[in-house]
Amino acid sequence: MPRTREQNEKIREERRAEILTAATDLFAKDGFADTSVSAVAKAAGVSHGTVFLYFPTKEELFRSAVLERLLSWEARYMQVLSADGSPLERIERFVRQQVRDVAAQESYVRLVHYVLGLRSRFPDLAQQIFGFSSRQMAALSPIIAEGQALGQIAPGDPRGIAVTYFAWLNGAPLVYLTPPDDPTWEYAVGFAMRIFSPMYSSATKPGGA
Amino acid sequence: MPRTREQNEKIREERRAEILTAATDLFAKDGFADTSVSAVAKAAGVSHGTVFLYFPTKEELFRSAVLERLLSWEARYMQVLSADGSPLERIERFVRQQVRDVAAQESYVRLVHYVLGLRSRFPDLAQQIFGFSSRQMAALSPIIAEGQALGQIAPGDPRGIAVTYFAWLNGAPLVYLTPPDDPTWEYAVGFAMRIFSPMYSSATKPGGA
Amino acid sequence: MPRTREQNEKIREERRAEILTAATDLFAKDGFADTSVSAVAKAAGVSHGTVFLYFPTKEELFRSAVLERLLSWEARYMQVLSADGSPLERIERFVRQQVRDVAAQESYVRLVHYVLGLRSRFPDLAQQIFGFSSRQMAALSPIIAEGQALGQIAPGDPRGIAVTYFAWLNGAPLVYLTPPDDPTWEYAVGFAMRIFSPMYSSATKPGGA
Amino acid sequence: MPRTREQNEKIREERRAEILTAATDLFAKDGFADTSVSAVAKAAGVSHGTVFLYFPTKEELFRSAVLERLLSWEARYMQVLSADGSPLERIERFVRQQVRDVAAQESYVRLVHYVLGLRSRFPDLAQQIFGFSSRQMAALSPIIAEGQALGQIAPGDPRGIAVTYFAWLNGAPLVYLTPPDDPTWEYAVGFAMRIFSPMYSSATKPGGA
DNA sequence: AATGAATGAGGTTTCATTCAT
DNA sequence: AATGAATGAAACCTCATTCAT
Repeated sequence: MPRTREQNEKIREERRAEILTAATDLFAKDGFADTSVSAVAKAAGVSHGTVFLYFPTKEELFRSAVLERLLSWEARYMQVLSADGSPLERIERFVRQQVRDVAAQESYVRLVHYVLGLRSRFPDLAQQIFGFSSRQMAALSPIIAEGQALGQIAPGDPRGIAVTYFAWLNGAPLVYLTPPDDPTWEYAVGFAMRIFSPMYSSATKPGGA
Repeated sequence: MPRTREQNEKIREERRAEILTAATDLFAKDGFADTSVSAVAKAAGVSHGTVFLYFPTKEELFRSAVLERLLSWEARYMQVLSADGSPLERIERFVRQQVRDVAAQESYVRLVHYVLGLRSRFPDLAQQIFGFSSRQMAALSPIIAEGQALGQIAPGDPRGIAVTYFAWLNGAPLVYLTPPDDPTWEYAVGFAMRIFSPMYSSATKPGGA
Repeated sequence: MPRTREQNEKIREERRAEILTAATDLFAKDGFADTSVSAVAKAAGVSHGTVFLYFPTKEELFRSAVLERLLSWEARYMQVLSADGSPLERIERFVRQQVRDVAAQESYVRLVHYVLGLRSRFPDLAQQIFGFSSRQMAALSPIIAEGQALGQIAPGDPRGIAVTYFAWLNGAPLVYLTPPDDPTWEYAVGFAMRIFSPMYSSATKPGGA
Repeated sequence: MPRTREQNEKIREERRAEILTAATDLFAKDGFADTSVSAVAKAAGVSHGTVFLYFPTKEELFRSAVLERLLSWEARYMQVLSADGSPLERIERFVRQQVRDVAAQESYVRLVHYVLGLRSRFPDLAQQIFGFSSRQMAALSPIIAEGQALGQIAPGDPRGIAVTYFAWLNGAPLVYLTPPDDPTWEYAVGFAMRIFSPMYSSATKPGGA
């Protein structure tokens, strides 16, 4: 008697996630071409043939590894930006959340940057990532303007400030190489906030991290 | 009549440079594994066999493509930092020079970032690049301190400020996608300077770019 | 209430036939290696695992697809040859029957030819098919001789004539590409009969088809 | 000092021919999918990588194996048909030439039939082969008509007779399995000629073969 | 010094077959 | 009896590297 449909779906969902996690780490470590499907399979504890039961091609596996996590991130960030609080508080929580993600999921961030760097090789994926960033910059700018009206944020083109922050955010994992729980990251948040508010000192209550 | 030794060396030097330039562009565009030696040879106008007369392996070609330009850059940056002028002026010229390089040689910068991203794949090269950055941060910090003493630069740990700037510099080419002569880059310099001096307005005379 | 033994056998028999029919068509269309067991399963409306419940290997499935129909054909042809009527009439009915089969079951005929073509790949099967042809040629020859004695059939080695006819029969589906009910096939029968009887005009009553 | 262009072209031409010959035999023996490129390479005495220097894909190698010989055959046949002599003589020489080719290059003929059999798998190639046959039938028909006017050839639609002959020619290698120099082939020519001329006895002088 | 023919390791992908359920 | 997840052998194809010329 065969497995029920539900059993099968559960098995598939789990295997798929295992493979995707293994793939993300390896692609981030060695890039697309130098990561063999066999290596992914091995890391996920399956045979290489199995990988192709879940992803039709290596390219598609890569695509899923790159894109799927972006979506959950975006949802979170947008939520943080639209939560309660003064503009500066919302921005600080946003920055803190992003820094935390970048620090904790360094491997995945490297993968995203890898794609951006090889955007002529992965034009589609790069486009999606740019969209991801663009939407956040678009959401951030009016909050900056609001903060400026309240005198919480330094004057200047809000969009320019947003872009400057994103440049910093993207560059951060290249200069901060410490583990996610290292205080350097908390420290970095303080400096990043100066991009918005030069005289910045924590807008949120201590212990907010 | 055979060529003189000097002529031979000159020819060799030129061929080598042509191959290296072609390699840099292609490695930056497609990464290490997806760039074939044949493609480099073709772009440089030689046969693929010839490439191996100048570089013993593809890996060594890659190494040279990544490292050689760093050295000339470093020399220039150090010189700018140690030139005449007030701390803020020197920093601004330094920033402007780096932004100009990053904008003009986007392809090479991408290659450097590619290596940093895959640092477990290219540990040696990544190490050298970190050294390159570290030395500049080390040179920048005392100048920041000097500027703070003069009230030109906002207070805060000088090294922290230097690192923040380098994070921005590294992230910039991922968010600014305009051609090198686009005014966006000049504009970006202004925002970058706010990392050092919140109330910044150009420290150098107009036309200083 | 469990199925009776008879019901089970009937179901099995039907499933087997469905799989075999699907297999014949697909093998004829794409050859042995380019027909996957999964494709056969899909065409037969079962899962690929099920195919292996009915045929131990793909090779065995192929074997059955090729051979089983031959047997029923042979029985019919032999019967036609040994029926009532003058030699020429019997031959004409024989030819007509074979042409009808070849036209109507083009896909299966292609499969048989495929095996004959690859006889070093499928030596066993090819041998069986040659036997099938040989037995018919052997049965046909004395009838030709009989017809010659009666002046119905042109002189010449009866076996040579039989072989010539079989050459034509085998080549026919390669040059006549029309659907089974196209009059071309009827027309072709007329020309084929000339191999036996140069001055041929239908030996059977009109409507005999 | 590198080889001259001529030397290289000569080498390439020879290797190409070797590979193509090996490929034709193997494809004819085992079909497309069951012939590995490695097997072809081995038979040609080169490494499998070398095959891909001469043919971009296996499919393209197959294509060349199937088509190139057709062209030279066609030229010869057309020439024979348009040579001197009475219609029946020209037809007999044509038949004799084709039978000789079919007997001597049995392996290649099998390959052609293989493609015709799998015409949904190789639509392009099959189309070309049909064209090859069609052109010959078109050239043959008026000669048959001419022969009929002279009373050398039995009455009946010339095109129908031509098609009947081609059916026979295509089927012949499936029923005559003897080596090319076996007298059976000469014998077969006699029977084939009856398709044109029922009362046929050699139109060409003895020793004409 | 330069060329390009040749090799063969290694990678992606397919699919017959097995087997737990 | 039936399903479909899993395996791994085998195939195509690429390309760094070697080497005869």
